[in-house]
Amino acid sequence: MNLSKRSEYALRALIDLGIARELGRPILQVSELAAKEKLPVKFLEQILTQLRGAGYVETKRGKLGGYSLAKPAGRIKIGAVIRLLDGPLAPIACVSKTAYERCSCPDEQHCGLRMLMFDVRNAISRVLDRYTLDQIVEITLRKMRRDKVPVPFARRSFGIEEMIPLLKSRSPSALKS
Amino acid sequence: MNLSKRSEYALRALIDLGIARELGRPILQVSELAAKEKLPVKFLEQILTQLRGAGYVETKRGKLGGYSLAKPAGRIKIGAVIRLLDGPLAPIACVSKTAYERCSCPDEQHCGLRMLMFDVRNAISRVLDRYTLDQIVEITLRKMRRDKVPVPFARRSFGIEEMIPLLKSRSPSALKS
DNA sequence: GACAAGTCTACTCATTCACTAGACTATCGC
DNA sequence: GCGATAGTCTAGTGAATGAGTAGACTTGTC
Repeated sequence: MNLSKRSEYALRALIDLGIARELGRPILQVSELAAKEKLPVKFLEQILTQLRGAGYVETKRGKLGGYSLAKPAGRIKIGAVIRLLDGPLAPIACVSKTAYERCSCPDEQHCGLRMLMFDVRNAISRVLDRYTLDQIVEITLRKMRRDKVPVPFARRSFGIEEMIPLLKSRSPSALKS
Repeated sequence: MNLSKRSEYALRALIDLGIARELGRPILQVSELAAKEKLPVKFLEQILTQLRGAGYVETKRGKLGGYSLAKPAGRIKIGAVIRLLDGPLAPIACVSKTAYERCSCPDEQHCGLRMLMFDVRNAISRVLDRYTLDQIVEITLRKMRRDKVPVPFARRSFGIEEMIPLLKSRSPSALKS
């Protein structure tokens, strides 16, 4: 019943991208992401490339480049992300809806294990296929504000000489909160 | 979100032992179990030995030996079996109730991923920690009878000369159905 | 005491996981 | 157009795990 590191890091990154966008910083660099979550940079890079292939994020290359969400957070379902990186949610293939495969048991219709795992699959899917990224982002932000915890990505910590160009380019929605 | 073959085979075996007991055949041999579920004998043996170590089954050695449940099926919780063979149910360690481990994220209390996985863990546990072996056995048998499917282990297919001793030793509860 | 069961230890083989390395390409500011 | 700084692509690696196999050994029954 394990979530792989791949999926874990992917979700962390997506959540961070969602939070950052919400706070007016649509683009983040791998290095920022990796630093905040303490993840290996190169590995994260790979994962983000995979997410890009599936259309979850898009990139800007070159200086000042980075990653941003490629679609509204409300249209990113957590379950789909995990399926992309880890394969089916179902604990065994014979109860998977997206990747069904017959198992070795003589009679699927009367297999006790299968009935049980069917319930498990549905329980998992009921959570993971319901939540979208924006819900997670929203809940996280609300909790942080309620507990008066400093919100990440709201602004970077700048040396004074780096601040001037950013004050110009920052989008107005950064003022929202 | 995978169930390992180990756990799968263990559960199949336990369910079969439960069914067999219900039908008056308290002891089954590895070879029978393996044949019915089409599992590798030696691997199953290993798994059963592990189940014995944890007190789920007991063995009788020598000729006419085999495995039987070591406690009432109502006291065998599926979740516990899976935890024994596969480790914690939780998708990530920082939401495990039985094997909590801190994760790398800077602030667990405000980690969106963690909130989500907490829900998943609970959803899984709600299924797996509720069901006991006897429920699975009962449901399976009921379904089989309703659909008029031949029930396994009800009796073995004997050569005639093997039948006489068994008619004597069979427990009365074999007549229940 | 032979046979038919389970027991125990060790080994293997393939696959996957979680990274790491490094050469390459695109973009921006100057 | 050049250099710095970003992402891209392809390979490789080392440890761990999964899923068995093999075989010698012990125990109990007939």
